[in-house]
Amino acid sequence: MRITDFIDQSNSADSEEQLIALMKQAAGDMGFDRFAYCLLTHRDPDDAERHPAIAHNFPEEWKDYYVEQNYQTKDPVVLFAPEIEGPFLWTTINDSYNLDSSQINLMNQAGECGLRDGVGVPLHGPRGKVCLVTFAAGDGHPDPGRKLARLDVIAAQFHSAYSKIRRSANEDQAVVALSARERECLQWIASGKSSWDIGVILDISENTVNFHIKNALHKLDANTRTLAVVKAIRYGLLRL
Amino acid sequence: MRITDFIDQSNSADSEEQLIALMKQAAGDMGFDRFAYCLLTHRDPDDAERHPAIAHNFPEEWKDYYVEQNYQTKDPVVLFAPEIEGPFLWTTINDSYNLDSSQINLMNQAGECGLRDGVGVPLHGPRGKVCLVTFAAGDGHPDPGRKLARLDVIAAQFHSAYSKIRRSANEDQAVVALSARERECLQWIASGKSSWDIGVILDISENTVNFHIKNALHKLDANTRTLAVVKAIRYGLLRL
DNA sequence: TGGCAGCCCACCTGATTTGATAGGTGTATC
DNA sequence: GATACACCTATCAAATCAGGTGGGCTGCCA
Repeated sequence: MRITDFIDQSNSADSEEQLIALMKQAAGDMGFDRFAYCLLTHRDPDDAERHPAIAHNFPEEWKDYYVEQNYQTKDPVVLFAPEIEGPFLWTTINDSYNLDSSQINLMNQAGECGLRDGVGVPLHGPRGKVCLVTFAAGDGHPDPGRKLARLDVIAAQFHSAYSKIRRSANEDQAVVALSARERECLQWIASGKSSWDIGVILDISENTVNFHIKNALHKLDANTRTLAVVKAIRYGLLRL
Repeated sequence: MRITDFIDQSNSADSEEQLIALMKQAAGDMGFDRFAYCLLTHRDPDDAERHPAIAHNFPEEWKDYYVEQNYQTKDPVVLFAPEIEGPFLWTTINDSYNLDSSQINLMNQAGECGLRDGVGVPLHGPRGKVCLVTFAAGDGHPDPGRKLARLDVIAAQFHSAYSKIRRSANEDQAVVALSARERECLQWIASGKSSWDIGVILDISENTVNFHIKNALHKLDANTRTLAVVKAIRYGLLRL
C-alpha cells in the first residue's frame, strides 16, 4: 500500500473500523504487525486508567495485563512521549533515560508478548494535548530506524483522519467559564504580579483584584493562585 | 507533484534551499503560490519581532510592512493558530471569532498584497511549542477547503523535514538547570501544595522546602512561585 | 419587575510566602 | 586538597495571600 493511497483512503473513510483496518494494513506493509493509538492527556486522571488506548490491535492478554498492572503510570514510552517531538525508537528511550528495574522489566515483558521492536510517534495538540501512536513488530524488525519518517506521516494522517471522524462526538469545550476580569487577573498572576501590582495595572483597587481572583479560585476548584493558573492553562483559558 | 514524491524528496533534502524550493512547488501544485513557515512560540519575546517567519515566499513588501506594523501581535491567524488543531481556512477565523476593526483591516491589506484566500496549519510540539505553516493564493483559490487534508500532510512533512535539517544547529536545551529537589518542590507547588504540605510529602522540614523553592526562584528569575512554575513549564522542566 | 451575573469596593483574621542570613553534610571534579 | 554544588537545617521580619463577610452598581433576560 502506497502512502498516497493510505492518505486518500483514510481521508475518505467514514467509520472507525474502516480506518483501523486501513491502519493495520499500512503498518503491516511497513513491517509492523501491531499498532496502538492512545490519548495521553486526560482532563480527568481516572480516564487514563479506564481507557489506556483508543484503538489498537495489540494482543488482548497484554492489554489486560497492562491495565491490571497499571502500567500506564510506568511505561517509559508513555512517560517520555510528551517530551519528544517526532518519531522515536523504543530502544532510544532505553539508551537515553535512566530506567528503573521495573521499567526494564516492563519492556522485557512486552517483548515476550510479541512487542519486540517498537516505534513511538507522539502527536501534540493545543493546550498540551498529546496522543501517541505506537508501532511494534512481534518477531523483531530488521531496521525500524529507516521507517521513522514514513511512520511519522502515517501516524499523523491516522490521527487527523480519526479526529475528523470523531469530531462530532468529541467536545473540546472548556469545563469552566471565567469572566474577562478573572482571566485578566490570572494572566497577570502568571506573569509574577501581586494583587497590588494588578490593581495598578487594571486601575482598580487591590481588594477588587483579590475578589476576582478568589472567584476564579472557586471556579477552578483551586486552593492556590498557582494551581489556578496551571489549571487555567491546562483548560486553554490562559496563554502559557 | 504527487504527495509521495514530496514526502520522499523532502526527506532526502539536505539543505534549506532545496526544501523550500520543494515546498514552493508542492504548494503551487495545490493552487497556492505563497507559503510561510513560522515559529509562534519563543523563549525570548523579542525573538518574535526579529524573526516573524523562518522561511517564506511572501511578497517582501508585505513582510516588511508586517514587521514594521508589528502585526505579529495582532494577526488573527497567528493569534488563533495555537488554539486550533488541524488545518483551517482564514475565512473560518473571520467567521468564528470576533475580530476588531484593525484585524479586519489587516486581513484586507493582506488581500490587496496578493494574499487573498489562505489556509493555516498549526503544528504543535512538546512544551507548548507551536509552528504555523500558512498557504495563500494571490488571485484567490477556487476551493481551498477541499485541499485541507493534503495541505495538512504537506505542512507536517515540511515541518518534520525542516526540523531534521536544523536539528544540529537547533538546541532545545533548557536555559536553566534545576536540581531534583527544586523540580520536585515546584511540581508540588503546581499541584496547589504549600511549603508545609511539601515538607510532609518529601519528609523534610518546611524550612528546607522554602530553601529549595527560593533557589528555584532565583534560577528561573521569578519573583513568585506562580511565575516560577509557569516558566518551568515553558522550559519543559515541569509537566503541565 | 425580579432574578441573575459580572463588576466594583471595603474590612477582617490567620496562614503563607518572600527574602535575607548563617550554618551543617556529602559528593564529584579538577 | 580546594572548589563547587546539591542537599539539609534554622531564624527572622515584612509582604502577600486565602477565605470569609458585607455592600452597591450595571446590564441582561424572562
